[in-house]
Amino acid sequence: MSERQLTPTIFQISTGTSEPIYRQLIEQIRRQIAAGQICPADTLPSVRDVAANLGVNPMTISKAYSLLESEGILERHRGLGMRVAMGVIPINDQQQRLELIRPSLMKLLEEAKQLELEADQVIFFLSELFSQSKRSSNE
Amino acid sequence: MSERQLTPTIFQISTGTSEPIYRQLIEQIRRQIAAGQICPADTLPSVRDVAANLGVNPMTISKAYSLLESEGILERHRGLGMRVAMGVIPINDQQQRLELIRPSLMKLLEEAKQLELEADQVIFFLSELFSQSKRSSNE
Amino acid sequence: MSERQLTPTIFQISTGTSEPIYRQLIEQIRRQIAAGQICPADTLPSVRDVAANLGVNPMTISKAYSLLESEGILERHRGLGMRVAMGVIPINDQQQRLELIRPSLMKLLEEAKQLELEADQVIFFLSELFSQSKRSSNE
Amino acid sequence: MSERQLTPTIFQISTGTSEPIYRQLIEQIRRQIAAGQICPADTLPSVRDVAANLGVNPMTISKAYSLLESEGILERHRGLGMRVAMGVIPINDQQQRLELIRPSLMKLLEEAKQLELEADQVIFFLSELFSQSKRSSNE
DNA sequence: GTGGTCTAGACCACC
DNA sequence: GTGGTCTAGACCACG
Repeated sequence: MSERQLTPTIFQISTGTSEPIYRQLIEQIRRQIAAGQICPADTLPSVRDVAANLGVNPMTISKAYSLLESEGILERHRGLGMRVAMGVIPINDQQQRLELIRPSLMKLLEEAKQLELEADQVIFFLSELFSQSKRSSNE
Repeated sequence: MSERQLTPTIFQISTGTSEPIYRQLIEQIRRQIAAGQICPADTLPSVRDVAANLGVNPMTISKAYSLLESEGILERHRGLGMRVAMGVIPINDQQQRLELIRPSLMKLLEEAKQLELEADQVIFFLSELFSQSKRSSNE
Repeated sequence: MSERQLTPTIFQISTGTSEPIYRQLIEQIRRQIAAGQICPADTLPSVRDVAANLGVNPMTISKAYSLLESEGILERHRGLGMRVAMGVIPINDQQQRLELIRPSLMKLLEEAKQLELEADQVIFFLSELFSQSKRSSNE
Repeated sequence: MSERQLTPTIFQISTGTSEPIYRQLIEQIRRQIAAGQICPADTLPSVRDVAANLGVNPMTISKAYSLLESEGILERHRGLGMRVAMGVIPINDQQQRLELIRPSLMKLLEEAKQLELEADQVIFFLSELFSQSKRSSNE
């Protein structure tokens, strides 16, 4: 796969959450890199385009990019935008990728416990949601 | 079941999270009420006791209690502490309680999608974590 | 009328009262919104400015704003301050606005009754005070 | 008029208010003395009776009585209850009694101003409420 | 004993 | 610049 210019539409945010926008972006980019959806040498959409697409302040996007740059995940190419660093590699081992959602699963567990929900119920509900999600993406 | 004086140990917080402590408490109390672990007319542990037990500032606890009071979930009984309002009822229907974790499940789904994880994997991982949790609570 | 940045001087508090400062502010803002003096989309003066202007602790102002936010009357615009929610509408009907002081009038009535004051006297006194107030504001 | 044993029903409180109960009682007794409804040498109803009648904690009543005692308005007669001090005299001059509600009127004025209500309207509303009150007490 | 209010000040998060 | 969170401590109000 050769270097690509990614479109602004690859990112989604939810404004209703208390989780800050720049952090939603950072975590999202991390995951998409881990999964190989975003590859080394890809050029990210410009701050301005993403901001316009999401309807947020450009500084918010810039902050997310800058923090990823300071981690060595992105590289600033003057006049050309942000590129994914060559050293960054996707996590091919599914088992390792799975570990990345452990925190979310632990939080879920705690909530289920406090709600006195049965494991079976929660798991069934989750699989239902997975099915729905899959169907709607196939349409 | 008659009114009880609840102990300070019913609440847990996690300091590692970015979620503010007072908000963790609010959500936790909401869930415990929904599950019937905390019942109408129960008296919550005092602000000072909870603060001492969790090692945080009393005002932090007070803020959680006050916000729940302004929502009508708790009632202040002057000089006697906070009580769960009589109008508040547990959610007996498991299906309805299940709905309360839908947001967490949706967030999980989004993350899994971005990580390109298979539904089966995530579900298996979750059920594993459930089993571990159950075992450790049985010890 | 377009959105405005309101000045810190729109609020007054009285320290002589037992009514907490944050509550005085809340009720005052409610009334000024009802009267249309403060409009949807207006930006309130910053917590720090109001605090400096009134000579109180910023947290006291922040508490008032936060509570109004949790009621849906104000909206927090991250990094930009608090704005009056669009859904909030002034009460154009004078009759309805009049209803908002009914509680104060009822309290007055009760006091007058206990003091065995004649209605005429109280009303005359009140109209006198209104006249004085009007004159002093015209100076 | 000779000394009387007053009944517990002479006091009313409103629990919905933020004004503390003991303070409501104090102000009420002050006003009833000023108006001559309660006279020197009258014996107030017992703490226990008032508490039972109002459905509040006896300590609350006791606190109100004690504070009035420390002001010299009431006198504790061992085994016989609280009596209104002989030195206390009603305010016969209506004009002076009128002054006692000035604070409430000033608060009303401020609220009316913030609500941009016309003086005429407020006064008319007040007189209406006076009429209603009079009618209902005549029934 | 209960909770509430306020202060002073530190630090964080967001834009 | 904006508001939010938390702390430590004082003091008040209520029962």
